[in-house]
Amino acid sequence: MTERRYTALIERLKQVGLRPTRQRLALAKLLFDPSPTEQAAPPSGGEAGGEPRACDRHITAEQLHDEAVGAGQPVSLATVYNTLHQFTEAGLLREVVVEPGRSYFDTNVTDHHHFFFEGNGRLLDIPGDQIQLADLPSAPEGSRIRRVDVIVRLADGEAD
Amino acid sequence: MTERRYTALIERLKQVGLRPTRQRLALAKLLFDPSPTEQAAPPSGGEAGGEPRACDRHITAEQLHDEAVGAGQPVSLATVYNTLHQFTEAGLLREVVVEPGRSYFDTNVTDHHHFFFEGNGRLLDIPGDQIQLADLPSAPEGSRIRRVDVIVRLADGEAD
DNA sequence: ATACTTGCAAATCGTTTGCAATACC
DNA sequence: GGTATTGCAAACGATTTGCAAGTAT
Repeated sequence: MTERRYTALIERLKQVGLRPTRQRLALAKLLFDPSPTEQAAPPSGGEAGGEPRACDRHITAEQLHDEAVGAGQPVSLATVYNTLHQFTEAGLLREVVVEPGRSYFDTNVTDHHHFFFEGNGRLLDIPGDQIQLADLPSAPEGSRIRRVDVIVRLADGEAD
Repeated sequence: MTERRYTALIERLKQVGLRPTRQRLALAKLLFDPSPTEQAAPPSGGEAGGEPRACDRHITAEQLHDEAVGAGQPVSLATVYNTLHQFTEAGLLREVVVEPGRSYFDTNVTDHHHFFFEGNGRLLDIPGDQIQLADLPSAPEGSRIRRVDVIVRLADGEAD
């Protein structure tokens, strides 16, 4: 019966040429669909919401794997890696590299930047229009700019 | 006799509280001192030099290790890693993270940014004053901005 | 003399791969 | 049925660690 909720996700996968397998759907749901499936619904109410955007997640393969297993949707870690890369190539995700050793995957694929909390390794989106990049030097001969990443690295402690 | 050339490097290490050991000096020389020690001097002449800055290097631990060995200054890879991190903590180097899996170390510790050639994994400095960051959002409560990294990712191919 | 450094080899971590079993169209 | 996908376990590359032997002050 919960099947019906997946139709949108199924469409989305098909559109990018990926077969909507059980594991891809489970991962897509965790990534793109904020509402829980059969876990206890988290109490709503806090969140003085500004933007109504579904939910921007910054997640590692390991974290997503844990979530899937925890949600009763066992998926092998190898498949999580495969899927994350396939989603990224398909433009459903964006890979964010801020720390040596591990990659984050961002469900927000619009033009934007990041705060990075070095203390706890958490990422926070900065809307693209909230940073103005002036005087960007032109790309060197024979290359083109594919993307500009701005990472504002934060440490604990107040002001200066 | 070549000993005399190291006095400046020795001072530099002492100033940051690191004993000037043989291996740290060898690595410091490779990193900070452009002129070769006893290898055939590379033909000068090309380089239509704009700024006279010694030499900005973007190097991985593995690369530096190879250079040291190749220069007849064998240093263990573990020591290269230790040293790179010590130099970084001491403010002599800056770690640059652009690719999952490996870290680059930048001898330029002034305020600046980077071009990153995704094709060949090479980095190129962008002087700090060549990019204007306007409207930087303020750091979230309880944190302070430690650094802002701008990475201009380049792909092969001309313009758009 | 003593504390700091080094090098080795093993351990660790995140990630990738080969390949047989399995699921989708 | 045929191809795409999965899962496992092994392989991998970069980096780190423990610890005995060596070195700077």
